[in-house]
Amino acid sequence: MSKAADLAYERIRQKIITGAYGAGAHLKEEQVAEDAGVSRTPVREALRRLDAEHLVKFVPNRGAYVASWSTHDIEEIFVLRAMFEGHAAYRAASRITSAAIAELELCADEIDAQTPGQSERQRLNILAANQRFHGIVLDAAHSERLTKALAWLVEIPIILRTFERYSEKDIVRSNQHHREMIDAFRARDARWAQNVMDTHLRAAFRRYVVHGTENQN
Amino acid sequence: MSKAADLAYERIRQKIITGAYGAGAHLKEEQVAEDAGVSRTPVREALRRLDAEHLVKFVPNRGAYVASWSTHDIEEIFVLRAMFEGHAAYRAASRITSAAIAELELCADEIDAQTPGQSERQRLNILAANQRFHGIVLDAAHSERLTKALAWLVEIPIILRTFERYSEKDIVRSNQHHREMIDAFRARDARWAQNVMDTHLRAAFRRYVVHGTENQN
DNA sequence: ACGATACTTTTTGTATACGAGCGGACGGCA
DNA sequence: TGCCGTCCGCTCGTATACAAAAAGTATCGT
Repeated sequence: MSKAADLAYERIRQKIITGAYGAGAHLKEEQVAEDAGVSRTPVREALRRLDAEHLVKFVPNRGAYVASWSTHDIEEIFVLRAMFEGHAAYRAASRITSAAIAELELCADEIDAQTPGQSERQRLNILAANQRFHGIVLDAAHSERLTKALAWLVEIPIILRTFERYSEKDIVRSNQHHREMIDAFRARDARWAQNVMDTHLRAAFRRYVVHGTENQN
Repeated sequence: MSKAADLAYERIRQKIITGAYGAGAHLKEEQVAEDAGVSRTPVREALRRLDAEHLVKFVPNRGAYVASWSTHDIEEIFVLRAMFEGHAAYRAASRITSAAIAELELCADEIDAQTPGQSERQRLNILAANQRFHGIVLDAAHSERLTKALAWLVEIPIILRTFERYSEKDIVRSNQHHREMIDAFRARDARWAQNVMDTHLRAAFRRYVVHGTENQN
């Protein structure tokens, strides 16, 4: 796509994900434009796109605010994700190639390898491998629309840094789900894959809630 | 939202739905701007929104084209819709008010009343009542995100004028599904409601395909 | 001292003007 | 005659300038 608009889009997105723009912050077009080194026009375009992805919220004559989510919202998001990705896993079971399955296995291996210990570097590696895993499943579903519809749902947990709340035990369990899903794919058992994915995501939400109410308020 | 941008948005949307802008047509910003009586800036915004809703497709340095769908795309859309709306019906079963159920019944009555005969006026009334029915179910699900995620899926069949392909018998069957869904809601049986909705939409797709291959080509 | 109102400031929304990229047409060359 | 390169025109992409709307502030009246 266009140059400046994309640049603005990426910058804003990064700043939201890293937390530089906190939840609820008022994104003033001029200021953001200066940050990205472009004019207001491409910034507006970028904000529109982010609005479509639900990362920011537009208020009619007041501009864009970075989105914030209640626990209720987050449950909604996880349930939708479970449904979507469950469906993706179902479709993937009959379509996935053995090459893709091998890749999934690499992801699971990577996660296992990085699991002992809690360094920031390791957490990021695990997060990346996890994203790859889910990405591969989604691709294997061969449903472009599903992929697009899902994109924004997948990113929100990342923004919320849910992974920061996971203990070593949580990660081990999570990766056991991954392994089981691989088995289900090998068996071409769509319902099995679907159910594992559903379980996987519901468990993730549960961990989020439990650790959340412990640490936060 | 803003005035001119919304106006442009509505105008373009209408022209796409009514077919004034045919599938694959190149929407030139200047021309569209003239049509709507505003400048290019709000038009660009409107096009961006429509892009997010998958009604138009952006090509990097060439602008917006109205989207077109293959039969395969349409199947994908119907399957996703069945999943989504099925889920909505599931949620609605435990949340819907008796007032809303009464409204559903009015929609079903309206459809029955308009069914005998094939006048354009009647078709439009049936279409409207059908939309209302599905809208009420969606609202009753009380899931804002679900509603938004679904919006673009629901509209595509309307744009494709799938309803024009339905025979009187199809409509009768369709409305029987509506009645059964109402029963499921009254019984607060979530799975029942979900399955009826799923059936309802799969049948709709099937009718589309059958009548399509008969009439077209 | 408190509230309301008018004015100023800030920020968004819209229009227009300018620059860049792409495609098509024309002309030159083999 | 057929192919390739260059040039021109069309449309998009970006910047800037201007108008409108809302928030904040100070002043006036009660």
